[in-house]
Order: sequence, then structure tokens, then C-alpha cells
Amino acid sequence: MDLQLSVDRGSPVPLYFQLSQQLESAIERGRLAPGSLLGNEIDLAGRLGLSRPTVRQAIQSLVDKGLLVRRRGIGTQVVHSQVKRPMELSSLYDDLEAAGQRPATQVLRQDVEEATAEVAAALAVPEGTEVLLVERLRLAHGEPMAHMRNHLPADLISPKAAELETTGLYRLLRGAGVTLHSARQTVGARVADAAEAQLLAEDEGAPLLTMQRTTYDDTGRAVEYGSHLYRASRYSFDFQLLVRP
Amino acid sequence: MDLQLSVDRGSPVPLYFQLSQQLESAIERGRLAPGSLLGNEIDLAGRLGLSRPTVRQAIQSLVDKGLLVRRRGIGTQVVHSQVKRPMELSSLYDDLEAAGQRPATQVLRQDVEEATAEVAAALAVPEGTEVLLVERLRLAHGEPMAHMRNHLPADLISPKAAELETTGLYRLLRGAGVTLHSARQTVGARVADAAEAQLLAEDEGAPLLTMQRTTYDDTGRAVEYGSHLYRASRYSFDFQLLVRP
DNA sequence: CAGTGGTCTAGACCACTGA
DNA sequence: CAGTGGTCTAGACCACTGC
Repeated sequence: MDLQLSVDRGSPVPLYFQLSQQLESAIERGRLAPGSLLGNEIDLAGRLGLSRPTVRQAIQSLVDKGLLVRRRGIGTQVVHSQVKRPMELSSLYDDLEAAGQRPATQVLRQDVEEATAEVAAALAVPEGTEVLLVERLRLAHGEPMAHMRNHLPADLISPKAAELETTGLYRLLRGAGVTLHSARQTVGARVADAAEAQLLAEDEGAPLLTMQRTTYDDTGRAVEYGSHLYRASRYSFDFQLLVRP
Repeated sequence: MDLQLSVDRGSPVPLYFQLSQQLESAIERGRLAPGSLLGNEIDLAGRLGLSRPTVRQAIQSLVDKGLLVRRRGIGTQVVHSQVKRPMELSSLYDDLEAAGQRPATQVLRQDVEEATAEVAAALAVPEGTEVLLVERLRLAHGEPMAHMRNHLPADLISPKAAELETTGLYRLLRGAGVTLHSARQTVGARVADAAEAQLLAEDEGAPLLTMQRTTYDDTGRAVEYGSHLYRASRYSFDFQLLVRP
């Protein structure tokens, strides 16, 4: 197994990160075959001129991603199956863009309102607090995909309609210095009523996927509550789970 | 912040794990308030008689769980929001049991069959390979919740119907020595046809959640492919996501 | 038995934050 | 500036695996 592994000590990139990236790309390119053993940590450290803890840190990050499996007494193996990304906190805009679907957005509404009981509870603010409401229609290839209603604390961002039409909400939040940390989601289904059907170019009674999501920043503050409708004929949630050890 | 932290060096439980458990329970009991600083790692190590890397390992595991946030130059803080469990690879049986719903199962069918193209592709076996097909109806409080069709390689387990009625499939797999590792899922929606409606005690045209899942063990072998239908009026998927740093 | 990963130590220097 | 987490080293011993 003659992988060309090497680290650059002059680089500001941490050594363990350089190594984990090289291993990850070797796995992705198939240079490290599924099921193959990685070779023991001590040798690897010696060959690279690194200490064992540093090598372990690199390997551990790939184990956490699900690309490698360690077995005591055996060694470290490349997982057989192609693990794709675990479910990420991504916006529909990013998802569509990544799929090459050239998303478009129509901003239907953008107002500052007083929080209803539902929104206040989700954002953990007093009822009646001013919140920004953004209502959008997401299109792909000119076809409606989803209707999205988002509520945000009014002091976070004040996006222009043009910004909302050319980028995702999460990108705007990150640009405003918000560090997204976690989200709580509920995915369900229901059938379209007449108004929803017309908005999404479906028939009344068509199946819709519903998703409610509250997103928190790293201080634990709720920064967004979304309540969305997706056309089930055009969209499904697709994701990977890792079993926590 | 006078937490009674201590480690038992005689215990076979790793020191970092003892510490992370004590910190986690302190956070859950509210003894470590959200937003409070944890105190620096060097002091903590000194007070416990541990080395700094060991303390860091304990803290890191809680950061990975989303309970703590580190900020360079600032310190380590308890996250404000109550983070619940991230989405787990759990069976509906376990989910219902955890919710106190006393699940029940009707085994509708249990056969060894030849894999269809769909199943063969999902399990990565040749078409026509013998696979175990299990078809079940999951009930809670006597009401149908979901219709579940699972396909498994025929050589893994041969469960008795009684076992299938009193436990989840994943528990049976774990009991057979299978280490579950990851799963790929797709969640969608559609409306019930006449047969599905009757089976699930819904009306024709009622909304259903669909879920297809392929589960892999730690060698990357596909050990289960499931194709399930949930009554949207009774069930939704509820989960937490962490943003990968 | 030899070889593997799992855990742990006691230091070191750096980068970033806030006062 | 002092204090924090981020990274890194060079060892050590243990637990588990397979031969």
C-alpha cells in the first residue's frame, strides 16, 4: 500500500487535518480499497514523522465520519459501503444547487410581525415580540418545489428581496455572523387543500411533505423557525445516518 | 462552581468516560447552568489529578454531542438550548416503546424469496438471491401505525414469529452479532390506495409517509432493506441535527 | 505469543480573545 | 497583557485479537 502520504510542517493547516484529508481523498478515489487495512498507527506515525496521537486524531476524525472502522487487535479498515454525507443542516437552496437544479426563488412576502403563540414558542420569545416573516416559493427548472415560511428574530438580518431570491437563508445568516449549531425537525405528510394546490401547481388532495424546523446558534438562541411544504411528487428527504457507538 | 467531580482509578471505566458522564449528568440535572463556563482545562485536570489530554477527551465527547461549545480565548460553555438526541438509527418498535406506547406487532408474512431487482440493488446481492421477507403491521394502543416490509440476506437470522412480535428487527440483528453501522434513508409521501387504506384503517386518499431504508453493518455489508408506510395522521419523524463544524 | 488499537501522562508552543 | 483552547510530542501500559 504505497500511498503518497506526506505532511507540510510549514503549512498553517494542522498536521492531523492534512493527514485526514489525504486519507479521505485516497478512500474516495479508490486508492484505499474498501475493506483494506490501513496499517498500524505506530508505523504510520514513523513514516510520516508524526507522533502517534496526531495520527490517531486524523484517523479518529474519519471514524467519526463513518469512513473507517477500528477493531482492537485487528487494525483499522476502510468501510466497504460508500458512505455519503450524513444528513446536514442545509437549505433547500443549497441542496438544489448541489444537484445542479438551478433553483429560483419568488419572495411572496417579507414583513415584520408580532409573533403568534406558535412562533413565540418555537423561537422562545414572548408572544407579540416582533419577528421577521419571510414567505417564499422555491422553484427548480421553473416548476414549484416548495412553499417556505420562515420566522426570525427581527434583529438578526434585514435582507433585501434580491438577496432572498439569489441565495439561501442559512447563507445570509452565516454572512451576518451567526454560527449555526443545531436544529430540531419534524417531518410529516398531509394532503393539499385548494389554496396549497394552486400555489404548488398540484391538484387538491395531492400528497405534501411537511417540515417544521427550529434552528439554534451556538449560544443556544433560536435563530429561525420554518414551516415548509414540499410537493411529494417532486421531493423527498434523503439522508445517511451513523450509528452512535 | 463546586461540582463534585471525581474519578475512580480502580474502575475499568476509562477516566475520560467517567468524567464525561459526570459532566453530562451535571448538565442534564441543571447543576451546570446553560451558558455557564466550565473552567479551564488545566485547572480541571489538576483538581481531578488527570492530565490535560484526558480532560480534553472528556470535553470533546460532549462537544460532539452538542452539549458544550468551545471558544478559543474564551472557554468552554454549556449550550443554552436543551439538545435532545440526534436522529438515531432506531426501530419504530424502540421509538414507540420509549414513548410509552406499548407497541404490538402482527406478522403478516415471513418467507424466503428470490430477490427482485429492487431488493437486489438495495442489498447489493445478485438478482434472484434468496432473501428473507418479513411483512409486519405495527400497532400502538391497538391502532395500526405502520406497515413494514423488510428484506434481509437469508443467512443472517431466522426469527420465530413470536420473536418478531415482541421485539424490533434491529434488536434481533444485534442479538445475532451484527454490528449496525450506518443507514441510508429516503422519506417521502403519497396517498393511500384502497388496499393500503384498509390495512391501516384509513380512507382511500389519506396521506401516508413513506420510508425506504438500507442498513449496513460495520463491514459495509447491507443487512436490511426496508420499505415502510406510516399513517401521517398518527406519525411523523422528529429529530435533531448537529451542524458539522 | 506478537501485534493491534485503547488509554494515559507531563510536558511544550501557538493562536485567539478580551481587558 | 494574561488566559483560553488548539495542536503536538515521546514515551508508557493495558486489553483484545489471532495464530
